[in-house]
Amino acid sequence: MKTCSQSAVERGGGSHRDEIRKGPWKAEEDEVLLNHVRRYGPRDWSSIRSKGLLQRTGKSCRLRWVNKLRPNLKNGCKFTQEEERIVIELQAQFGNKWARIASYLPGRTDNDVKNFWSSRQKRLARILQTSSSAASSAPASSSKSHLRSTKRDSSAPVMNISRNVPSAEILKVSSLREEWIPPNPQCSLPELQNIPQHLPENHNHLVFPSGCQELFPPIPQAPPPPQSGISFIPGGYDFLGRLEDSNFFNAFEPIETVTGIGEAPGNQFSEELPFFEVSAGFRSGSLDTFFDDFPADMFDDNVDSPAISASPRRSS
DNA sequence: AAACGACACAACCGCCGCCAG
DNA sequence: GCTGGCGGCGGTTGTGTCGTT
Repeated sequence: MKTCSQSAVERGGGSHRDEIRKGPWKAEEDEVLLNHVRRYGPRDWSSIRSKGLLQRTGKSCRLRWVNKLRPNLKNGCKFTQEEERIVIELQAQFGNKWARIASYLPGRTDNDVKNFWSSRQKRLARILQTSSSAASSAPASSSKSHLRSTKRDSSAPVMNISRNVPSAEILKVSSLREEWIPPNPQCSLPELQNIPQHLPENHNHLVFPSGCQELFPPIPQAPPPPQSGISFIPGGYDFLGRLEDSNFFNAFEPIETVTGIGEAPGNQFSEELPFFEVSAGFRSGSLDTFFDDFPADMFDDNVDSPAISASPRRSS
């Protein structure tokens, strides 16, 4: 099915200078955008269109860079349990401040976090809805359709519908990772241990069916933490400005000199090389010239490699 | 094999704050 | 002080994929 925007794109064919192109990005457009970033840094997005380089809005260009083209992104990599835990804890802490939350997750964008949370909320809502509807309408033996598993929850949520609440087991389904993850004092991000657990005023509460609250313990109220109490450096955005420096691309050490995250003091890799991993599917053609200046193993497809973990990073 | 549902992902839209003129 | 442009952010929607029935 074609979207309206796609049809518009086809009509214009990209030939009309003042026509704004929408829809999926082509490899050529990505290349143009990367060239712009290489020359001018990740800024002046609107100039890309005003110069006639692309028929995309500045917003669209920026979004494409931030979400797809920016190096070091974990594109196509599912959230690890640790990442999920961090998101859950920080969402409880900050509310729906996805950009802020994403800044604590190297390689993740606000869009990633937002999508992850949205999916999670839908699953949770479905589970809770299933729970309440099953309990109110049928005995335990008659709600098979509600228990149908899907590709991602084949092991899943078996409702204890005789109790009108999800069983504790439901919330611990590891494959779904839907378990309630309480504030964890042993969190592997030490800095997070310092964040008082409280709900922002505008925090999006889930409204649990009666009887469920006990399974979703409220987060204790506490004064907002001083920002300075969080000592590790969020990955990503902080480095965008550095690209403005014409020498920025020359400033990197060979990867051999870089120590893996979490295994040595400094953990400099993620701080000094926040951008230079290219996403899958972006490894060929003239784009290689963009990355030729960087160590080859910097572009390792293995996004689960220690170099891009969600492990804590401290500024030394 | 087809239909359906759930999910992940990409992209757009609207609002807001900042800042230069 | 006002205004318009720009960038950042959160919400929402559209689409493709995959597993189940």
